[in-house]
This record gives sequence, structure tokens and C-alpha cells, in this order.
Amino acid sequence: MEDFISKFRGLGFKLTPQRIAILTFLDGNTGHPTAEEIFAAVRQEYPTVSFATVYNTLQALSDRGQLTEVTIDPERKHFDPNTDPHHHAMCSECEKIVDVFVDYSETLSLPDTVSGEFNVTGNHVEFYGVCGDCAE
Amino acid sequence: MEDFISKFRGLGFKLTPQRIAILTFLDGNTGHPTAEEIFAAVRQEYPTVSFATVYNTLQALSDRGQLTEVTIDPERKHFDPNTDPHHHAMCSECEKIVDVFVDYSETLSLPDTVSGEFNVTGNHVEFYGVCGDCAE
DNA sequence: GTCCATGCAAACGATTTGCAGAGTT
DNA sequence: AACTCTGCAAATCGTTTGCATGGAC
Repeated sequence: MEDFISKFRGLGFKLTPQRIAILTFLDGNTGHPTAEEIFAAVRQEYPTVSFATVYNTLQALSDRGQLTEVTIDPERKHFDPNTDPHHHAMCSECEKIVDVFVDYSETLSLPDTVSGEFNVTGNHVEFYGVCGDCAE
Repeated sequence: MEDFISKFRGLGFKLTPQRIAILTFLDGNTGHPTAEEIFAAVRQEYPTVSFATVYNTLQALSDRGQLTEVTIDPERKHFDPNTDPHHHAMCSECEKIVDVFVDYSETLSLPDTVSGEFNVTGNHVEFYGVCGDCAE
């Protein structure tokens, strides 16, 4: 978590206490929090933080490739501090998202009709279902 | 398109002219329109249609499984009248979405750690890249 | 000291809702 | 006639922005 902080300084971030709180909450977090959840968590420590700061920081992190926006929940964005390529499974009951660390790129070949008109740079697999907690 | 209309009547829809215009616009549409685009198209024919009617109808169609919401664009929902399972490729420049009709389900096996706690009912593959039009 | 970040509140875009009147069955 | 749908406007939700102050470098 030290190299973690110096890493962001090196990326041109000014490290404010609020940002450190956000980074600390995100570091190693596998829960795919929403902006609201991040806001709530940081607010425990800094009751005056604003949404603006949270959103600004999340966007700055995304812009610098330090954070992935997960577009799997139609209702809101989720954030994933793990920027290694991977996939997700989401529970349709509780909206919980879990990571799927499998590289499917070998098997995900596009049909010629699409590969001809599309220069594909990445892929993301979404699994839908019901998690153990919600299956009673 | 006739069976198409009687089909919706059979599903318990009251068929108003506005709804027929929406259904006609969607029928066979492979462009993955947004609610706004559907609204604009229907407005050509019915200048007084409201967003409420468009959204109500889209939701009614989704609820009855006649329309798929495509959650691939972080900015807004897209709608796909093709409810057969398939996948999508999206251009990161112009947000164009094209269909990918390949069944990957055989190759998309989940690791035990996830399959143990998740009862998966479906999957969706998203491809990202740049379409031919946007590649200059 | 410079410049960027913060916090507040107001703005925004997409979507939803309450309601009275109109239309479909 | 019953009941749903429509259109309007207002409300809501997630997210963004303008701006004056404060803080990191």
C-alpha cells in the first residue's frame, strides 16, 4: 500500500487525504463497489467528502487506466480496481458481481462478417445467474 | 408483420397506433436503437408521442420477453428486438453495435470456484473495437 | 506561489411516475 | 363499460459541472 501511494504520485496525482481514503478502500477490493458505496465508505472517515470528489477521483483513475468501469449492471456503474483483463458473473437477485479469471480470448473468435468490418481490441464475458446466497 | 401484430395482441397488449409505430420500427431492426432514437423515429409519424409512452412500451415489451435490453454502452440502454441469444460488438468511437451470432456457450465454462457459488443461467459476450467507418 | 482538488449546490441526461383524459377491447 | 394507454409535467436517480475556497507540491 506504500508503493501503491507512490505509484499514484508518479502518475501525476496530487494525493489528498480524501484520495488516499478512496485508494485505500479500492486497493484489493474485489466487491465491485458503486460510486455510492465508495462515497459511503470514505464518508465514514471523512464525513465531509462530496460526491464530486469521489466521482472526480474515480474518473481520474479510470482515465489513467488504474480502474475499470464495469458495465454489467443496467442500473449503475461498478468499479473494479483490478485492471487485468478478466470477466464477471452477476447475480440477478442481489446484483452481486464476482470475478471470472479465465482467458477466453482463444475461443472467442468472431465470424468473418464481423471481423471484416470491426477491428476488435478487447472482449468481456458476462455471466448471469443466481448466487448461492440468493438461492435460499 | 401481420402475425407480428396479432402476436402482441395475444400477449395482452392493447394495440394503439403509437405502439404499432414502435413495434413496426423495432421489427427486424438490427440497429440497436436507444429509447431516444425510437422516440425520434415514432415522432416522425406521431408528433405528439411522449417519452412516457415509448418507455412504457419498451418496458412492457421487455417484461414480456419480446425485447432485449443491451447493457454494453455505459451511457444509455440500447434495445434489441432479436431475443434469440447472441452477442454484440460495439465501436468505441461511434457506439455502433453489431450482432454476433455465435454460440460460445460450449467454450465459456466457469471455473469451479465460481460455478460452485453461482447458478449460471446465461452469458453475453461483448467485443470492443473500432468499426470500419471509424477506422477512416 | 502555482495549480489542482475540494465541497457545495445547481445542472444534467436518462428514465420513471402521477394523473386526468382518451382510446382499445 | 371496464380498464389500459396516452401525454403532459413533475419527480427521481445517477452523474457531472461551475465556482470560490483550501491544500498539495
